[in-house]
Amino acid sequence: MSTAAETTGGEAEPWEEVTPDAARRLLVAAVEAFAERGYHATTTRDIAGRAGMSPAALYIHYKTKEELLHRISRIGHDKALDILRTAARREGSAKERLADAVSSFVRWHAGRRTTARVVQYELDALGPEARAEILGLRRQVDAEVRGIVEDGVAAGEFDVLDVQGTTLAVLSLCIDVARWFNIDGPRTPEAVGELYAELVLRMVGAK
Amino acid sequence: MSTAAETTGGEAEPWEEVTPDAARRLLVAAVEAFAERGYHATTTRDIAGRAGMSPAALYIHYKTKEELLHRISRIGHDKALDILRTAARREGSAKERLADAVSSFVRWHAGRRTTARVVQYELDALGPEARAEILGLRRQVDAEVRGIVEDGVAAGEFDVLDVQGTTLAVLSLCIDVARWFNIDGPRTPEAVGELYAELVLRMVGAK
DNA sequence: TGCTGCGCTAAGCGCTCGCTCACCGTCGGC
DNA sequence: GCCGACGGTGAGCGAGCGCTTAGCGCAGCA
Repeated sequence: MSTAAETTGGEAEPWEEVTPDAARRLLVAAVEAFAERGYHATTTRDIAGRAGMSPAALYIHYKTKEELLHRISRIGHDKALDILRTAARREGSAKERLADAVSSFVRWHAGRRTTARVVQYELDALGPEARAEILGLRRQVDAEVRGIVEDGVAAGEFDVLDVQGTTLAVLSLCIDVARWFNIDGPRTPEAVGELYAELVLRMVGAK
Repeated sequence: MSTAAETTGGEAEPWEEVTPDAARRLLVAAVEAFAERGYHATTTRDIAGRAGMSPAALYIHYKTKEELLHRISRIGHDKALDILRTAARREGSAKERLADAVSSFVRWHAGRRTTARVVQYELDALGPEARAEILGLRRQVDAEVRGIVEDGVAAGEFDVLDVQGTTLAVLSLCIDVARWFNIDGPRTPEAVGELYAELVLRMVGAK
């Protein structure tokens, strides 16, 4: 398609910012375990075991199990927001920027599905202050997408009745990819990203 | 809009098929608790407490905590499938039937959000046989929506590149309503249903 | 009135959870 | 060669979990 995505999906090796090495291994193990079973069904023994350590080792690097989730959620939201910002602020028409934003956002949710699942579905397991911090990042995510939609409406490129409602639906569609996407299934993250960009352009009535 | 929904959203008093009364009270309490905190974070003491009973009372009516989730999931999926079937098999064009299906399915996910959350997001907490049974119902849900889309394409009413991918996206969009919808927020279930029907008709390129 | 069946409770069993603590091996600096 | 710092382990604590069991109160009936 002509509005092919140009932003990466954030598929570069992740978690490289987490040091030291043992702390990163524990965090990666926690992401896998939380994504598979959910936060509450995951035990600290399971996380430590996956990282090849004893249960007590976890508490050298993290104060609690919840701090692990908080760190994962924070880094993941930062990455998701970064992907959307890159797409939203590149040059091009609103149509091009929206297609780029959706396809790269979807590629991230599909390609890094384990991380995305934790980031999008385990928010309620956080305590009040941590949850409030993450909700602030979510409002910024919403604002980036809404900004592109508003630009398109203002430029006469889009035909949208309810800007906030449509923005919500677009984000919802992208986020839910983390729930159903199967890495062993027939679709690649790139293919889903392209299909979804096409569908979203139709939703906003792109000319 | 012209293709206004005509199927109810399934808002009638639910769980009336569950008897005796004590079993129903326990089940309703479990739905609320599972929706608020998730299955694994909910204790049997919490469920029994909400129903005004002692922890042991739960085991008179249900063999295990998982049986409660299974019953909720089964009844909820039956109801969701029933809503889609009613819309899919009414008279009218594919466009009318798809708009009806989406708006009533969305109304159910918004209006009965607690039930829908449990039904859609706690599937992994079920054991293998129960999960397999529910997955069978999900395939029927997918088939109903795909059937309408295929009808529309065959009749020349819709313009769809990837029928299975678009069906997946439509269902995903509807289901995710259970995640973000807030009963105290600015939107009514009816309004979201109508907006989503409009967006979905655009996604399928309805003439 | 006495008996029976049943819905329910009080108490608690065995287990696993998140987390702690006393201790240990390794390694750079003097 | 000795020492302190640091990253790690083994054992286990108190708490809370899902679930069980012995027994209680009460409605229905002879």
